[in-house]
Amino acid sequence: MSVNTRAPLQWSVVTTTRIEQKERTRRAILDAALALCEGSSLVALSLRAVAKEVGIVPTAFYRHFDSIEALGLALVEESFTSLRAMLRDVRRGAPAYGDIVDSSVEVLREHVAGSPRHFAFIARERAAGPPSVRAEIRHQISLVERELATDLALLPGTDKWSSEDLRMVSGLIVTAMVATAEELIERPSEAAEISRIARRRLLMVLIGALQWESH
Amino acid sequence: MSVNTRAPLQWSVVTTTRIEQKERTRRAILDAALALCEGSSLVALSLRAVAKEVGIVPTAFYRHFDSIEALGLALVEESFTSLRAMLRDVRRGAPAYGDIVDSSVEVLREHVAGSPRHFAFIARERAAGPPSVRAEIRHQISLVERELATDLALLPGTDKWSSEDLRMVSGLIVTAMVATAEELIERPSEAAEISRIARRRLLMVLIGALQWESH
DNA sequence: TGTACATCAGTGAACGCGCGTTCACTGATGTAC
DNA sequence: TGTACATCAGTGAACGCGCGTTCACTGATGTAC
Repeated sequence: MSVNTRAPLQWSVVTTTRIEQKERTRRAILDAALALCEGSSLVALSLRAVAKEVGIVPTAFYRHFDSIEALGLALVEESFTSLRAMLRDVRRGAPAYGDIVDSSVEVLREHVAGSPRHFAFIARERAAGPPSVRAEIRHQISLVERELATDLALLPGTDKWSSEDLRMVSGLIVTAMVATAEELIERPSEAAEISRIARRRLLMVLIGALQWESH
Repeated sequence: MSVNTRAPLQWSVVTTTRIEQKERTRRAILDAALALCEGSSLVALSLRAVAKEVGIVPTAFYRHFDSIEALGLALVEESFTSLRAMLRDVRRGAPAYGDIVDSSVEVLREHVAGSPRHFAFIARERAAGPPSVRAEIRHQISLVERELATDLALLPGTDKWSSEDLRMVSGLIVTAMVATAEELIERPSEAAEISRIARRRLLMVLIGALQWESH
């Protein structure tokens, strides 16, 4: 390996060392914030408590975020990255009506177990976060509902629904799924029972929706 | 009017003057707390801010509540008094399936407009309040679901549902109604449109539930 | 009714504490040559 | 490769502020006789 080919590689490695360290601290701040605002809310989270948890001096926080609110918006973003990863898996594993309910609830259960703090963050800050965080979460949820509506439109039996009906059904499903996620977070030991009820609930909503069409 | 008959009356008036003043301050504290924790959460509420809003010195707060948490539990109690008043009206105005949806959503709209802070308090602190407040709200909601389930059991067409089905349907209805209340609070100017969607949503859930029975 | 005493909602000073934010700084990492 | 300089994540002192809570108090309201 010549010096010419190694040089840029070495340069790259050296450069990312500092960048990576910064990224690691940023991650630690995000994780600490998620952990500390569980059990209360982002509005009750203090910059100093986060810094202490991370192991940095309070002022170092400003190297990464302008304010707790900016940190909150970053948490919204990564929480919805988790949620969208879940939606991708739901889409992948749902070929027919029979499967759609079972597989969707199973995917929800897995993802909530995998990133409980992200789902808890969305559920909690949606109602209790700082105004900008609240607004952003509601906006993201409405985007998810819209996406789900276009997915529903591709399913058999939905071809005659109005776009308003599609939105309404997707809203019902999202609301039921949020409620299920909250239950899974609240009582993780009862996951099996909660999933069972959630499947029945989702099936009932779909039955109502399919019946609705013929009204 | 003789002195004998006036004496106890006068005594009573004088006594309640001090008691009533205390009650008035207590009310003012509850109202100030409801107002101040709108837009954030009970966990971010300070005793001093409440006292300032009420117009008393911070230490006077302790004449009425042991702590902010005790104040929170009092707010849970009065919020659910509002909610139960609503349920009473729902029951009164719902004789048949045709009416049940329209009248229930209308009663919800009226009561949310009448005590928006109580409904907002429940929706918000359910997820973000101090642990004891959260637990108490969840307990109260489960009681409401149980009550609603026994109401549903009295309706025609539900006689063959299992008790689990009754609980599931009442859970779906409560979840949908909570979501509707949140929307009404968030965008009160669109109350008519929100009510329209809520009626369709509730109808769809009931259709699913009635169809479910024959499965 | 008038007087002497009790009650208790609200006062105000004081405390130690954690808060967000400012600022000039340090020293390891990275860059230029 | 070696040296001189630049960058910048993290430091630490300092600030003024609002917090919850303690305590001894005041004085209007209420009670006993």
